[in-house]
Amino acid sequence: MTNKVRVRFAPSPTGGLHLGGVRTALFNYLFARAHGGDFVLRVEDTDQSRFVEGAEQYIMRCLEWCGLSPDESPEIGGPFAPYRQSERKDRYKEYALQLVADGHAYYAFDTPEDLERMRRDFKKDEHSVAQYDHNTRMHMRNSLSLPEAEVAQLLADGARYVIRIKMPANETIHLTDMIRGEVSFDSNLTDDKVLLKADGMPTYHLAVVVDDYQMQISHAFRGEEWLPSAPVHILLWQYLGWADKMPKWAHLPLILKPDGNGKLSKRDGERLGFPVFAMNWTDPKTGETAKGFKEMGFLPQAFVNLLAVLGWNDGTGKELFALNELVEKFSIERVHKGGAKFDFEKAKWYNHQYIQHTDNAALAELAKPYIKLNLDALGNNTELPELSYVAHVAGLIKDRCTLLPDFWAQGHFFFATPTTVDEAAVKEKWNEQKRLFFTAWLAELETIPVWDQVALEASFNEQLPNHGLKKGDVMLPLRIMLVGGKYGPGVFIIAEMIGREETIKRIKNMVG
RNA sequence: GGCGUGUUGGUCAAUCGGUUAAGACGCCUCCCUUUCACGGAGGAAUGACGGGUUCGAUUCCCGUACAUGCUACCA
Repeated sequence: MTNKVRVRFAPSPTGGLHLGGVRTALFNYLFARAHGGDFVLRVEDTDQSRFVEGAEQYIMRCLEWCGLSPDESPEIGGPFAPYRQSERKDRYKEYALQLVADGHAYYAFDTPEDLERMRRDFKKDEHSVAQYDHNTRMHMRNSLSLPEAEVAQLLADGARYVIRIKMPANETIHLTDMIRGEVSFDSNLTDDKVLLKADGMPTYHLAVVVDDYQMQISHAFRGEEWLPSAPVHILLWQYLGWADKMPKWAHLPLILKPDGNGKLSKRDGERLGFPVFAMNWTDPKTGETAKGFKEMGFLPQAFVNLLAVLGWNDGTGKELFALNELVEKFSIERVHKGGAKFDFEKAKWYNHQYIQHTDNAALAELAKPYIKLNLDALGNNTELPELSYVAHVAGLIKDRCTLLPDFWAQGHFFFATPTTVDEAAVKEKWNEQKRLFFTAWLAELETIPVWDQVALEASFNEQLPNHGLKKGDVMLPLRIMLVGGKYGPGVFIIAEMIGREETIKRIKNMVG
């Protein structure tokens, strides 16, 4: 079963789950499903200083909301447990030591000050940066530069050390990327990355290789920011003797800021007024909450769809894909090489599309919390009507709703008497003649036998000639009375739905 | 600075050497609608630049420019 497709999403629990993270998870998920493989969630928590309480749970809830639940994870376990790197700590050191024994890595005893001095002393000009590599390592304190006896003594004394990879000289390291094709690197230009930190934890570089090997990962998808360190990982796979088991790589393009340039960040969302996290994230330290797509009123299906087509398309021009269609159509080879700027307007369009394609009963369920919230805020203890009524309303207003909160903004008058009325909209054309018309119609409404939109409109029309008015003269005033503003579905259906008592009340409010 | 990667309208993008260079979002105009939307019909708007290769380049190659990522005992 060594050929089985196994992929992993390996986030670091340092905060909210970013758009790009969800997209990486999505591509992993789609690939796994399409190939009958396993999708594993591995938590990369090797940096204890960046650990954030609750982040891991939060990431799992986000994946759940998106419908991208893993087959194996810290929470549900699996045959390759544990899935938290901090809990696999002991496994990494033996490989690091093996690399040292084989001459592919070495102990380094440098202090942070030593490193700082090296970077300063060896930089060639104002703009260059010196790194720990074949040029500088013999000037540092490590098991390559120090006498053997001194190294042994240092180790025996329990000196703090890290283990660094010894990058070979004059080698070209080749990588075949599923998205980018052949990519190559000069071994002289990449530094001797730390593999095992002084606290005994592995760095990403060691951990990702050991874990991908042990978890039998067949395909590794990650962000483009990892490409420069790929040669280190490839060398590790070779040095550890696992070259034939190395996963196929794919480096995903970045998601960029909508304006200007650069990688999309949490700050951009705040600045431009849209979320960058899947769900609300509250930083446990600062207490600050960053908005999530979920809470802003996105449907998870829409969110997943828009992420899928950010950097990928099926070549036909089709834009709307349900998750199962994505599983069927998605191919990693069609993923773009270049980064894409995130367009929130387009994101909203997707949500609008999904709202249109969701049936009214389901929409009613989705809109309910938002309606309830606003009703409660009004404080006049108005009960939320039964679901069938909400569903009816949803059907009437869904085409003007882009985000879930719009169901209140566009339909509040179905649930409560408008609190603000745009009187200015009718004021200058208002006159006694119109007032008399409404007073007369009001009398009709008291006794009209059938209360439905057809009967109401007929009665309204009949009244017109008696007052020398045209329908257009009084339609807008009626709308303002019932709705409060110049928007919403047909006025007579609104009257039908809110009922006789409420309709009469709202007209009286304005006619007196 | 070095290295890697990338570059089709404002944005997302199709094109696997030959097209009037699709489509979508957004924008504009008109129609529909006695409101607002939805919907419909139109419109403006694109191959960074310079060299090659070729009968023919958006497409292949090289260079330049620009962008972006990395250059941590972070991932």
